[in-house]
Amino acid sequence: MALTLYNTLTRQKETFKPLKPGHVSMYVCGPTVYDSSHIGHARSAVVFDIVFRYLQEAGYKVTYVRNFTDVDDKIINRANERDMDCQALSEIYIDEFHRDMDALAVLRPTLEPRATEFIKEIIEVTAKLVEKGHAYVVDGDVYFDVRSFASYGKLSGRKLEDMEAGARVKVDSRKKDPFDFALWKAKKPGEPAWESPWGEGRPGWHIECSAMSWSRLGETFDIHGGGQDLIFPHHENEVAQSEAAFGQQFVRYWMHNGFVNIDSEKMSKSLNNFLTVKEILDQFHPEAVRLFLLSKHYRSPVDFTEQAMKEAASGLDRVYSCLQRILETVGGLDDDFQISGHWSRFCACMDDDFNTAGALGILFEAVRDVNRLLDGDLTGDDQVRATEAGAAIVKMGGVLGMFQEDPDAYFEGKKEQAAQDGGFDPAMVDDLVAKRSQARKDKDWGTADAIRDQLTEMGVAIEDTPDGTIWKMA
RNA sequence: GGCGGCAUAGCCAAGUGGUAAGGCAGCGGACUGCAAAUCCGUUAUUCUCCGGUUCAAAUCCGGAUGCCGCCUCCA
Repeated sequence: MALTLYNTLTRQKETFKPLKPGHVSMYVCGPTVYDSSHIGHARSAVVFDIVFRYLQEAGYKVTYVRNFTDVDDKIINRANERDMDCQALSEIYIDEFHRDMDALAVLRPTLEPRATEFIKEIIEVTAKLVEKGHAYVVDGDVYFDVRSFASYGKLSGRKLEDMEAGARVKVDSRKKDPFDFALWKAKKPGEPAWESPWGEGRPGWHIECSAMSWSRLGETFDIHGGGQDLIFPHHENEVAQSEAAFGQQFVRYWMHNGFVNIDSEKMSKSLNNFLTVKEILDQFHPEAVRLFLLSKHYRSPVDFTEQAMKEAASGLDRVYSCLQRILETVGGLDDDFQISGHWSRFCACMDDDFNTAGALGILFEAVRDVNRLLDGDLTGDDQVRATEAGAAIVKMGGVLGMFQEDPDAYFEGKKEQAAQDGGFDPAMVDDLVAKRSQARKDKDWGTADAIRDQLTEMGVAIEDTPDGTIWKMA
Protein backbone atom coordinates (compact mmCIF):
# COMPACT_ATOMS: atom_id res chain seq x y z
CA MET A 1 0.00 0.00 0.00
CA ALA A 2 1.58 3.21 -1.10
CA LEU A 3 0.48 6.78 -0.85
CA THR A 4 -0.30 8.36 -4.19
CA LEU A 5 -1.08 11.99 -4.70
CA TYR A 6 -2.09 14.21 -7.56
CA ASN A 7 0.77 16.46 -8.57
CA THR A 8 -0.31 19.74 -10.12
CA LEU A 9 3.03 19.94 -11.88
CA THR A 10 2.62 16.70 -13.82
CA ARG A 11 -1.18 16.70 -13.81
CA GLN A 12 -1.34 13.10 -12.68
CA LYS A 13 -1.34 10.94 -9.60
CA GLU A 14 2.11 9.82 -8.53
CA THR A 15 3.43 7.47 -5.91
CA PHE A 16 4.74 9.56 -3.06
CA LYS A 17 8.38 9.04 -2.25
CA PRO A 18 10.06 11.60 -0.04
CA LEU A 19 13.49 12.96 -0.81
CA LYS A 20 14.85 11.71 2.50
CA PRO A 21 13.48 8.31 3.49
CA GLY A 22 11.24 8.56 6.50
CA HIS A 23 11.14 12.34 6.46
CA VAL A 24 8.75 14.66 4.67
CA SER A 25 9.31 18.36 4.12
CA MET A 26 6.17 20.34 3.42
CA TYR A 27 5.41 24.00 2.86
CA VAL A 28 1.93 25.51 2.66
CA CYS A 29 1.07 29.11 1.88
CA GLY A 30 -0.61 30.65 4.89
CA PRO A 31 -2.75 33.75 5.10
CA THR A 32 -2.00 37.39 4.54
CA VAL A 33 -2.89 38.72 7.94
CA TYR A 34 -4.95 41.84 7.33
CA ASP A 35 -8.44 40.48 8.00
CA SER A 36 -10.37 37.67 9.68
CA SER A 37 -9.98 34.21 8.24
CA HIS A 38 -12.85 32.85 6.20
CA ILE A 39 -14.15 29.39 5.40
CA GLY A 40 -11.76 29.18 2.42
CA HIS A 41 -8.77 29.59 4.70
CA ALA A 42 -10.32 26.94 6.91
CA ARG A 43 -10.58 24.49 4.03
CA SER A 44 -6.95 24.91 3.08
CA ALA A 45 -5.85 24.60 6.69
CA VAL A 46 -8.00 21.52 7.31
CA VAL A 47 -6.95 19.81 4.09
CA PHE A 48 -3.26 20.18 4.81
CA ASP A 49 -3.87 19.34 8.44
CA ILE A 50 -5.14 15.98 7.20
CA VAL A 51 -2.05 15.58 5.03
CA PHE A 52 0.12 16.42 8.04
CA ARG A 53 -1.72 14.03 10.33
CA TYR A 54 -1.88 11.17 7.88
CA LEU A 55 1.78 11.38 6.89
CA GLN A 56 2.69 11.18 10.57
CA GLU A 57 0.29 8.29 11.03
CA ALA A 58 2.08 6.59 8.14
CA GLY A 59 5.29 6.84 10.13
CA TYR A 60 6.98 9.85 8.56
CA LYS A 61 8.68 12.56 10.50
CA VAL A 62 7.13 15.66 8.97
CA THR A 63 8.53 19.17 8.95
CA TYR A 64 5.52 21.29 8.13
CA VAL A 65 6.06 24.97 7.42
CA ARG A 66 3.19 27.39 6.99
CA ASN A 67 3.99 31.06 6.68
CA PHE A 68 2.28 34.30 7.57
CA THR A 69 2.49 37.10 5.02
CA ASP A 70 2.84 40.08 7.31
CA VAL A 71 4.03 42.74 4.89
CA ASP A 72 2.06 43.52 1.75
CA ASP A 73 -0.10 46.19 0.07
CA LYS A 74 -3.30 45.08 1.74
CA ILE A 75 -1.76 45.10 5.19
CA ILE A 76 -0.22 48.53 4.63
CA ASN A 77 -3.53 49.96 3.42
CA ARG A 78 -5.53 48.47 6.25
CA ALA A 79 -2.99 49.62 8.83
CA ASN A 80 -3.08 53.15 7.43
CA GLU A 81 -6.88 53.15 7.49
CA ARG A 82 -6.79 52.27 11.15
CA ASP A 83 -3.89 54.52 11.91
CA MET A 84 -1.78 51.76 13.34
CA ASP A 85 1.45 50.13 12.28
CA CYS A 86 1.63 47.05 10.15
CA GLN A 87 3.18 44.89 12.77
CA ALA A 88 0.47 45.60 15.31
CA LEU A 89 -2.19 44.85 12.73
CA SER A 90 -0.52 41.60 11.71
CA GLU A 91 -0.24 40.58 15.31
CA ILE A 92 -3.98 40.95 15.83
CA TYR A 93 -4.85 38.75 12.88
CA ILE A 94 -2.18 36.18 13.56
CA ASP A 95 -3.65 35.72 17.03
CA GLU A 96 -7.12 35.49 15.58
CA PHE A 97 -6.04 33.00 12.94
CA HIS A 98 -4.53 30.84 15.65
CA ARG A 99 -7.71 31.00 17.71
CA ASP A 100 -9.86 30.06 14.72
CA MET A 101 -7.66 27.20 13.61
CA ASP A 102 -7.18 25.86 17.12
CA ALA A 103 -10.95 25.82 17.47
CA LEU A 104 -11.15 23.79 14.27
CA ALA A 105 -8.64 21.32 15.74
CA VAL A 106 -6.09 22.21 13.08
CA LEU A 107 -2.70 21.21 14.44
CA ARG A 108 -0.03 23.88 14.58
CA PRO A 109 2.59 23.38 11.88
CA THR A 110 6.16 22.66 12.88
CA LEU A 111 7.18 26.18 11.95
CA GLU A 112 5.22 29.35 11.24
CA PRO A 113 7.68 31.85 9.81
CA ARG A 114 6.70 35.44 9.06
CA ALA A 115 7.95 37.29 6.01
CA THR A 116 9.35 40.18 8.05
CA GLU A 117 11.56 37.78 9.99
CA PHE A 118 13.27 36.69 6.79
CA ILE A 119 14.24 39.95 5.15
CA LYS A 120 17.88 38.92 5.17
CA GLU A 121 17.14 35.69 3.29
CA ILE A 122 14.81 37.49 0.90
CA ILE A 123 17.55 39.95 0.03
CA GLU A 124 20.01 37.11 -0.36
CA VAL A 125 17.83 35.25 -2.87
CA THR A 126 17.01 38.45 -4.71
CA ALA A 127 20.69 39.37 -4.96
CA LYS A 128 21.45 35.92 -6.31
CA LEU A 129 18.83 36.37 -9.01
CA VAL A 130 20.23 39.75 -9.97
CA GLU A 131 23.73 38.27 -10.08
CA LYS A 132 22.65 35.44 -12.30
CA GLY A 133 20.89 37.78 -14.71
CA HIS A 134 17.37 36.60 -13.82
CA ALA A 135 16.41 39.91 -12.28
CA TYR A 136 16.99 43.59 -12.99
CA VAL A 137 16.87 46.81 -11.03
CA VAL A 138 14.76 49.82 -11.98
CA ASP A 139 14.59 52.88 -9.69
CA GLY A 140 15.11 50.81 -6.56
CA ASP A 141 12.61 48.14 -7.62
CA VAL A 142 13.88 44.70 -8.53
CA TYR A 143 11.96 42.65 -11.08
CA PHE A 144 12.18 39.03 -12.03
CA ASP A 145 12.81 38.61 -15.74
CA VAL A 146 10.38 35.89 -16.81
CA ARG A 147 11.95 35.66 -20.26
CA SER A 148 15.18 34.54 -18.63
CA PHE A 149 13.54 31.44 -17.20
CA ALA A 150 12.83 29.09 -20.08
CA SER A 151 10.28 26.89 -18.37
CA TYR A 152 8.19 29.76 -17.01
CA GLY A 153 4.58 28.59 -17.06
CA LYS A 154 5.24 24.91 -16.51
CA LEU A 155 3.30 24.65 -13.26
CA SER A 156 0.15 26.41 -14.43
CA GLY A 157 0.38 25.00 -17.94
CA ARG A 158 0.52 28.29 -19.74
CA LYS A 159 2.74 29.90 -22.28
CA LEU A 160 3.73 33.52 -22.03
CA GLU A 161 2.60 34.08 -25.61
CA ASP A 162 -0.89 32.76 -24.89
CA MET A 163 -1.28 34.83 -21.79
CA GLU A 164 -0.14 37.99 -23.47
CA ALA A 165 -2.73 37.44 -26.17
CA GLY A 166 -5.31 37.64 -23.40
CA ALA A 167 -3.83 40.99 -22.43
CA ARG A 168 -5.46 41.77 -19.15
CA VAL A 169 -2.23 42.79 -17.54
CA LYS A 170 -1.33 46.34 -16.83
CA VAL A 171 1.53 47.46 -18.93
CA ASP A 172 4.36 49.00 -17.00
CA SER A 173 6.88 50.49 -19.35
CA ARG A 174 9.67 49.98 -16.86
CA LYS A 175 9.24 46.21 -17.04
CA LYS A 176 10.80 44.21 -19.85
CA ASP A 177 7.80 41.93 -20.01
CA PRO A 178 4.30 42.48 -18.64
CA PHE A 179 4.63 39.29 -16.62
CA ASP A 180 7.82 40.33 -14.89
CA PHE A 181 7.01 40.65 -11.20
CA ALA A 182 8.51 42.54 -8.29
CA LEU A 183 11.01 40.84 -6.01
CA TRP A 184 11.72 44.04 -4.15
CA LYS A 185 9.72 47.27 -4.03
CA ALA A 186 11.38 50.63 -3.40
CA LYS A 187 10.11 52.47 -0.36
CA LYS A 188 7.15 54.79 -0.71
CA PRO A 189 6.08 57.30 1.94
CA GLY A 190 4.21 55.70 4.83
CA GLU A 191 5.41 52.21 4.11
CA PRO A 192 7.60 49.98 6.23
CA ALA A 193 11.04 49.53 4.71
CA TRP A 194 14.31 47.73 5.18
CA GLU A 195 17.82 48.49 4.01
CA SER A 196 18.91 46.61 0.91
CA PRO A 197 21.59 46.79 -1.80
CA TRP A 198 18.99 48.57 -3.97
CA GLY A 199 18.02 51.11 -1.37
CA GLU A 200 15.30 51.08 1.24
CA GLY A 201 12.29 48.99 0.37
CA ARG A 202 10.24 45.91 1.09
CA PRO A 203 9.86 42.46 -0.41
CA GLY A 204 7.41 41.57 -3.15
CA TRP A 205 4.87 38.91 -2.38
CA HIS A 206 6.21 35.81 -4.10
CA ILE A 207 9.82 36.03 -2.97
CA GLU A 208 9.05 35.47 0.71
CA CYS A 209 7.94 31.90 0.11
CA SER A 210 11.02 31.09 -1.92
CA ALA A 211 13.23 32.56 0.78
CA MET A 212 11.50 30.98 3.75
CA SER A 213 11.12 27.52 2.22
CA TRP A 214 14.77 27.59 1.19
CA SER A 215 15.85 28.68 4.63
CA ARG A 216 13.80 26.10 6.52
CA LEU A 217 13.47 23.19 4.12
CA GLY A 218 16.31 23.55 1.65
CA GLU A 219 16.63 24.10 -2.07
CA THR A 220 14.44 21.11 -2.90
CA PHE A 221 11.62 19.84 -0.73
CA ASP A 222 8.79 17.37 -0.98
CA ILE A 223 5.34 18.93 -0.84
CA HIS A 224 4.15 22.45 -1.48
CA GLY A 225 0.49 23.21 -0.97
CA GLY A 226 -2.03 25.99 -1.18
CA GLY A 227 -5.32 27.01 -2.69
CA GLN A 228 -5.93 26.49 -6.37
CA ASP A 229 -5.95 30.22 -6.95
CA LEU A 230 -2.30 30.38 -5.98
CA ILE A 231 -1.15 28.23 -8.88
CA PHE A 232 -0.88 31.32 -11.01
CA PRO A 233 0.86 33.60 -10.54
CA HIS A 234 2.10 32.96 -7.03
CA HIS A 235 3.37 29.39 -7.24
CA GLU A 236 4.48 29.77 -10.83
CA ASN A 237 6.61 32.68 -9.71
CA GLU A 238 7.99 30.78 -6.75
CA VAL A 239 9.13 28.02 -9.08
CA ALA A 240 10.80 30.55 -11.35
CA GLN A 241 12.56 32.34 -8.50
CA SER A 242 13.76 29.29 -6.65
CA GLU A 243 14.85 27.26 -9.63
CA ALA A 244 16.54 30.23 -11.27
CA ALA A 245 18.34 31.05 -8.04
CA PHE A 246 19.39 27.56 -6.98
CA GLY A 247 19.56 25.71 -10.25
CA GLN A 248 17.61 22.68 -9.19
CA GLN A 249 14.10 21.35 -8.80
CA PHE A 250 12.16 23.42 -6.28
CA VAL A 251 9.25 21.21 -5.26
CA ARG A 252 8.60 17.55 -5.97
CA TYR A 253 4.85 17.39 -5.36
CA TRP A 254 2.47 20.31 -5.73
CA MET A 255 -0.92 20.00 -4.04
CA HIS A 256 -3.77 22.46 -4.48
CA ASN A 257 -7.10 22.48 -2.74
CA GLY A 258 -10.35 23.59 -4.40
CA PHE A 259 -12.52 26.56 -3.48
CA VAL A 260 -15.40 26.92 -1.13
CA ASN A 261 -18.51 28.43 -2.69
CA ILE A 262 -21.31 29.98 -0.68
CA ASP A 263 -24.76 28.96 -1.90
CA SER A 264 -23.26 28.10 -5.30
CA GLU A 265 -21.59 31.45 -5.64
CA LYS A 266 -17.93 32.21 -5.49
CA MET A 267 -16.93 34.02 -2.33
CA SER A 268 -15.88 37.50 -3.20
CA LYS A 269 -15.60 40.92 -1.73
CA SER A 270 -17.94 42.36 -4.34
CA LEU A 271 -20.71 39.87 -3.55
CA ASN A 272 -20.00 40.49 0.09
CA ASN A 273 -20.60 36.85 0.85
CA PHE A 274 -17.48 36.04 2.81
CA LEU A 275 -18.20 33.80 5.73
CA THR A 276 -15.68 34.05 8.49
CA VAL A 277 -14.61 31.08 10.54
CA LYS A 278 -15.83 32.86 13.62
CA GLU A 279 -19.34 33.34 12.24
CA ILE A 280 -19.55 29.70 11.28
CA LEU A 281 -18.25 28.43 14.59
CA ASP A 282 -20.88 30.55 16.31
CA GLN A 283 -23.47 28.38 14.68
CA PHE A 284 -21.93 24.97 14.18
CA HIS A 285 -19.75 22.52 16.02
CA PRO A 286 -16.13 22.67 14.82
CA GLU A 287 -16.12 18.98 14.00
CA ALA A 288 -19.25 19.45 11.90
CA VAL A 289 -17.31 22.01 9.91
CA ARG A 290 -14.48 19.53 9.42
CA LEU A 291 -16.94 16.79 8.49
CA PHE A 292 -18.51 19.10 5.94
CA LEU A 293 -15.15 20.14 4.46
CA LEU A 294 -13.84 16.59 4.28
CA SER A 295 -16.97 15.07 2.79
CA LYS A 296 -15.82 16.08 -0.66
CA HIS A 297 -12.45 15.45 -2.29
CA TYR A 298 -10.02 18.26 -1.56
CA ARG A 299 -9.44 19.17 -5.21
CA SER A 300 -13.12 19.65 -6.02
CA PRO A 301 -15.06 22.79 -5.25
CA VAL A 302 -17.35 22.48 -2.25
CA ASP A 303 -20.58 24.39 -1.75
CA PHE A 304 -21.23 25.82 1.69
CA THR A 305 -24.95 25.93 2.45
CA GLU A 306 -27.07 25.91 5.57
CA GLN A 307 -28.48 22.56 4.52
CA ALA A 308 -25.07 21.00 3.94
CA MET A 309 -23.96 22.12 7.38
CA LYS A 310 -27.08 20.71 9.01
CA GLU A 311 -26.47 17.41 7.28
CA ALA A 312 -22.90 17.39 8.53
CA ALA A 313 -24.13 18.15 12.03
CA SER A 314 -26.59 15.23 11.82
CA GLY A 315 -23.83 12.94 10.66
CA LEU A 316 -21.65 14.04 13.55
CA ASP A 317 -24.47 13.24 16.00
CA ARG A 318 -24.78 9.82 14.47
CA VAL A 319 -21.16 8.98 15.14
CA TYR A 320 -21.18 10.35 18.67
CA SER A 321 -24.43 8.50 19.42
CA CYS A 322 -22.74 5.32 18.33
CA LEU A 323 -19.68 5.93 20.49
CA GLN A 324 -21.90 6.77 23.43
CA ARG A 325 -23.85 3.61 22.89
CA ILE A 326 -20.71 1.48 22.98
CA LEU A 327 -19.57 3.09 26.20
CA GLU A 328 -22.97 2.66 27.79
CA THR A 329 -23.57 -0.93 26.77
CA VAL A 330 -20.12 -2.44 26.97
CA GLY A 331 -18.22 0.13 28.97
CA GLY A 332 -15.22 0.80 26.78
CA LEU A 333 -13.35 0.45 23.53
CA ASP A 334 -10.96 -2.25 22.48
CA ASP A 335 -7.30 -1.36 22.07
CA ASP A 336 -6.87 -3.07 18.75
CA PHE A 337 -8.28 -0.90 16.01
CA GLN A 338 -7.00 -3.15 13.21
CA ILE A 339 -9.12 -6.24 13.78
CA SER A 340 -12.41 -5.06 12.33
CA GLY A 341 -10.86 -4.35 8.92
CA HIS A 342 -12.24 -0.83 8.71
CA TRP A 343 -8.88 0.73 9.40
CA SER A 344 -7.10 -0.86 6.46
CA ARG A 345 -9.90 0.08 4.09
CA PHE A 346 -9.81 3.59 5.48
CA CYS A 347 -6.08 3.78 4.81
CA ALA A 348 -6.60 2.53 1.26
CA CYS A 349 -8.85 5.55 0.65
CA MET A 350 -6.43 7.95 2.28
CA ASP A 351 -3.56 6.49 0.29
CA ASP A 352 -5.47 7.33 -2.86
CA ASP A 353 -4.74 11.05 -2.97
CA PHE A 354 -6.33 11.69 0.41
CA ASN A 355 -9.80 10.54 -0.56
CA THR A 356 -11.44 11.71 2.64
CA ALA A 357 -14.95 11.34 1.21
CA GLY A 358 -14.35 7.66 0.59
CA ALA A 359 -12.65 7.33 3.96
CA LEU A 360 -15.68 8.84 5.68
CA GLY A 361 -17.81 6.26 3.92
CA ILE A 362 -15.78 3.53 5.64
CA LEU A 363 -16.14 5.30 8.94
CA PHE A 364 -19.91 5.39 8.64
CA GLU A 365 -19.93 1.73 7.66
CA ALA A 366 -18.12 1.03 10.91
CA VAL A 367 -20.82 2.96 12.75
CA ARG A 368 -23.53 0.87 11.17
CA ASP A 369 -21.65 -2.33 11.93
CA VAL A 370 -21.36 -1.37 15.58
CA ASN A 371 -25.05 -0.57 15.79
CA ARG A 372 -25.95 -3.87 14.18
CA LEU A 373 -23.80 -5.79 16.62
CA LEU A 374 -25.26 -3.92 19.56
CA ASP A 375 -28.77 -4.59 18.29
CA GLY A 376 -28.09 -8.33 18.54
CA ASP A 377 -28.40 -10.46 21.64
CA LEU A 378 -25.09 -9.09 22.90
CA THR A 379 -23.30 -12.37 23.27
CA GLY A 380 -19.75 -11.79 24.41
CA ASP A 381 -18.41 -12.11 20.92
CA ASP A 382 -20.64 -9.38 19.48
CA GLN A 383 -19.66 -7.03 22.27
CA VAL A 384 -16.00 -7.54 21.59
CA ARG A 385 -16.48 -7.02 17.88
CA ALA A 386 -18.42 -3.84 18.56
CA THR A 387 -15.63 -2.44 20.71
CA GLU A 388 -13.10 -3.35 18.04
CA ALA A 389 -15.06 -1.49 15.39
CA GLY A 390 -15.50 1.33 17.88
CA ALA A 391 -11.76 1.50 18.35
CA ALA A 392 -11.40 1.77 14.58
CA ILE A 393 -13.88 4.66 14.51
CA VAL A 394 -11.88 6.60 17.08
CA LYS A 395 -8.64 5.78 15.28
CA MET A 396 -9.99 6.95 11.92
CA GLY A 397 -11.41 10.00 13.63
CA GLY A 398 -7.97 10.80 14.97
CA VAL A 399 -6.57 11.07 11.45
CA LEU A 400 -9.47 13.28 10.43
CA GLY A 401 -9.29 15.37 13.58
CA MET A 402 -12.77 14.32 14.66
CA PHE A 403 -14.64 12.35 17.32
CA GLN A 404 -12.06 13.15 19.95
CA GLU A 405 -14.54 14.43 22.49
CA ASP A 406 -16.13 12.30 25.17
CA PRO A 407 -19.61 11.50 23.79
CA ASP A 408 -21.42 12.56 26.96
CA ALA A 409 -19.51 15.81 27.00
CA TYR A 410 -20.31 16.32 23.33
CA PHE A 411 -24.06 16.01 23.83
CA GLU A 412 -24.00 17.95 27.08
CA GLY A 413 -22.09 20.73 25.35
CA LYS A 414 -24.63 20.86 22.55
CA LYS A 415 -27.47 21.17 25.04
CA GLU A 416 -25.85 23.99 26.95
CA GLN A 417 -25.03 25.81 23.77
CA ALA A 418 -28.59 25.43 22.55
CA ALA A 419 -30.12 26.64 25.80
CA GLN A 420 -27.85 29.62 25.70
CA ASP A 421 -28.86 30.36 22.11
CA GLY A 422 -32.51 29.93 23.04
CA GLY A 423 -32.02 32.41 25.86
CA PHE A 424 -33.59 30.49 28.71
CA ASP A 425 -32.56 28.79 31.89
CA PRO A 426 -32.00 25.04 31.63
CA ALA A 427 -33.29 24.71 35.21
CA MET A 428 -36.72 25.89 34.09
CA VAL A 429 -36.78 23.23 31.42
CA ASP A 430 -35.70 20.62 33.93
CA ASP A 431 -38.59 21.71 36.11
CA LEU A 432 -41.14 21.34 33.33
CA VAL A 433 -39.69 18.00 32.39
CA ALA A 434 -40.04 16.82 35.98
CA LYS A 435 -43.69 17.89 36.07
CA ARG A 436 -44.34 16.03 32.87
CA SER A 437 -42.65 12.92 34.19
CA GLN A 438 -44.93 12.98 37.22
CA ALA A 439 -47.98 13.38 35.00
CA ARG A 440 -46.83 10.44 32.94
CA LYS A 441 -46.38 8.38 36.05
CA ASP A 442 -49.97 9.24 36.95
CA LYS A 443 -50.98 8.32 33.42
CA ASP A 444 -52.30 11.84 33.01
CA TRP A 445 -51.51 11.93 29.32
CA GLY A 446 -53.38 15.18 28.76
CA THR A 447 -51.14 17.15 31.10
CA ALA A 448 -48.03 15.35 29.94
CA ASP A 449 -48.72 16.18 26.31
CA ALA A 450 -49.60 19.77 27.12
CA ILE A 451 -46.24 20.26 28.77
CA ARG A 452 -44.56 18.58 25.85
CA ASP A 453 -46.33 20.96 23.46
CA GLN A 454 -45.24 23.90 25.57
CA LEU A 455 -41.65 22.75 25.43
CA THR A 456 -41.90 22.14 21.72
CA GLU A 457 -42.94 25.72 21.25
CA MET A 458 -39.82 26.75 23.12
CA GLY A 459 -37.83 24.65 20.70
CA VAL A 460 -37.08 21.98 23.25
CA ALA A 461 -37.37 18.34 22.23
CA ILE A 462 -38.27 15.66 24.73
CA GLU A 463 -36.78 12.21 24.71
CA ASP A 464 -38.22 9.50 26.91
CA THR A 465 -35.64 6.85 27.58
CA PRO A 466 -35.75 3.81 29.87
CA ASP A 467 -33.59 5.77 32.32
CA GLY A 468 -35.87 8.77 32.38
CA THR A 469 -36.62 11.78 30.25
CA ILE A 470 -33.95 13.95 28.74
CA TRP A 471 -34.30 17.03 26.62
CA LYS A 472 -32.41 18.94 24.00
CA MET A 473 -32.93 21.71 21.52
CA ALA A 474 -34.85 20.61 18.45
C1' G B 1 -8.83 34.79 -27.09
C1' G B 2 -5.78 30.94 -24.08
C1' C B 3 -5.73 26.96 -20.23
C1' G B 4 -8.20 23.57 -16.98
C1' G B 5 -12.16 21.05 -14.33
C1' C B 6 -16.93 18.89 -13.61
C1' A B 7 -21.78 16.21 -15.11
C1' U B 8 -23.49 9.40 -10.54
C1' A B 9 -30.72 8.57 -6.85
C1' G B 10 -34.98 14.06 -4.07
C1' C B 11 -30.24 16.50 -2.24
C1' C B 12 -24.76 15.85 -1.01
C1' A B 13 -21.05 12.43 -2.58
C1' A B 14 -17.19 8.00 -3.34
C1' G B 15 -16.13 4.85 -7.21
C1' U B 16 -10.69 5.44 -13.46
C1' G B 17 -12.15 -1.60 -17.15
C1' G B 18 -15.39 -6.69 -14.09
C1' U B 19 -20.97 -5.42 -13.13
C1' A B 20 -23.17 1.23 -8.54
C1' A B 21 -19.70 3.01 -1.05
C1' G B 22 -21.47 6.38 2.39
C1' G B 23 -24.33 10.67 4.36
C1' C B 24 -28.92 13.70 4.59
C1' A B 25 -34.07 13.57 3.51
C1' G B 26 -38.26 9.93 2.47
C1' C B 27 -40.63 5.31 3.28
C1' G B 28 -41.32 0.39 6.16
C1' G B 29 -40.23 -1.94 10.92
C1' A B 30 -38.45 -2.08 16.23
C1' C B 31 -39.09 0.99 20.54
C1' U B 32 -43.12 4.36 22.84
C1' G B 33 -49.31 5.62 26.48
C1' C B 34 -49.04 8.45 21.72
C1' A B 35 -44.87 10.87 19.98
C1' A B 36 -39.85 12.41 19.53
C1' A B 37 -35.01 10.67 19.54
C1' U B 38 -32.33 6.30 18.49
C1' C B 39 -31.54 1.73 15.91
C1' C B 40 -32.47 -1.70 11.82
C1' G B 41 -34.21 -2.30 6.83
C1' U B 42 -35.25 0.04 2.21
C1' U B 43 -34.69 3.68 -2.18
C1' A B 44 -30.06 4.27 -9.20
C1' U B 45 -30.86 -2.69 -14.08
C1' U B 46 -28.06 2.43 -14.00
C1' C B 47 -24.03 6.72 -13.93
C1' U B 48 -25.96 14.22 -19.14
C1' C B 49 -26.60 12.70 -24.50
C1' C B 50 -24.67 10.26 -29.19
C1' G B 51 -21.12 7.14 -31.40
C1' G B 52 -16.56 3.90 -30.86
C1' U B 53 -12.82 0.32 -28.49
C1' U B 54 -13.46 -4.29 -25.43
C1' C B 55 -15.63 -10.80 -23.70
C1' A B 56 -16.73 -6.73 -20.26
C1' A B 57 -17.18 0.74 -19.65
C1' A B 58 -19.97 5.20 -14.81
C1' U B 59 -14.89 4.11 -15.67
C1' C B 60 -10.93 4.23 -22.06
C1' C B 61 -11.44 7.06 -27.07
C1' G B 62 -14.21 10.66 -30.38
C1' G B 63 -18.23 14.07 -30.66
C1' A B 64 -22.48 17.03 -28.59
C1' U B 65 -24.86 19.70 -24.63
C1' G B 66 -24.76 21.99 -19.86
C1' C B 67 -22.25 24.04 -15.52
C1' C B 68 -17.82 25.98 -13.28
C1' G B 69 -12.79 27.75 -12.34
C1' C B 70 -8.15 30.24 -13.78
C1' C B 71 -5.52 33.76 -17.07
C1' U B 72 -5.72 40.52 -12.07
C1' C B 73 -5.21 40.64 -5.27
C1' C B 74 -7.32 36.04 -3.51
C1' A B 75 -7.39 29.74 0.36
